[in-house]
Amino acid sequence: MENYQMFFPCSSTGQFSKNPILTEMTSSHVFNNFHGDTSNGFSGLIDTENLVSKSEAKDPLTQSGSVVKPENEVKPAKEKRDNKKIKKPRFAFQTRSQVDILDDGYRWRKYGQKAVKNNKFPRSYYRCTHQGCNVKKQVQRLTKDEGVVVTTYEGVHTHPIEKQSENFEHILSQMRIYAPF
DNA sequence: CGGATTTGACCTGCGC
DNA sequence: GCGCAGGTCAAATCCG
Repeated sequence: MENYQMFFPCSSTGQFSKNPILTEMTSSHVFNNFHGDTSNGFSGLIDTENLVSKSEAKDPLTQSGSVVKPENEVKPAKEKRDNKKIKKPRFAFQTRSQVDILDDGYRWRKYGQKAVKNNKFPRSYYRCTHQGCNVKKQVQRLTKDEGVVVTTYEGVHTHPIEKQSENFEHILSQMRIYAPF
């Protein structure tokens, strides 16, 4: 539980408190609009640990509403190569977007793409290019709704945001967060 | 020419 | 133990 935080994991380290965008996110756009409203762009925030525990209960594709489908987060057991079994903060959210790549102000390098079962769209894997920053993210479009992009972040940025993005601010303005607990 | 992307191979965990 | 699916690597390729 301690490894999973709401949205950007800024609370545990305080590293992002100096970041205007993230500060705004946590103080206004995000947590004051704590609903699962899918009507306006941002569709949901998912604690992926809860998501895993729920995923065994029902077929992912039968779910409706703003809850992210569990195929987005199948098993939390892939952090082997760098660190044994230390779970990193990980969270996912949905956005309604025509583009897969949400410009969140960080620089990402794509390192993989995989076809995912039960989904006609591939999942893309990105790593933060900042030296020493090991944050990863996955981006996937839903088969059920092509307009919905699911982004899963993993890890905590060890550096300030590199550039502020109008696009990202626009995304933030449309955010709605879904709490699964 | 250097950095980013693509893409097939490889590795690992899990369910049967 | 085997097969499948997800995740990562790394060589080739692309692009500014």
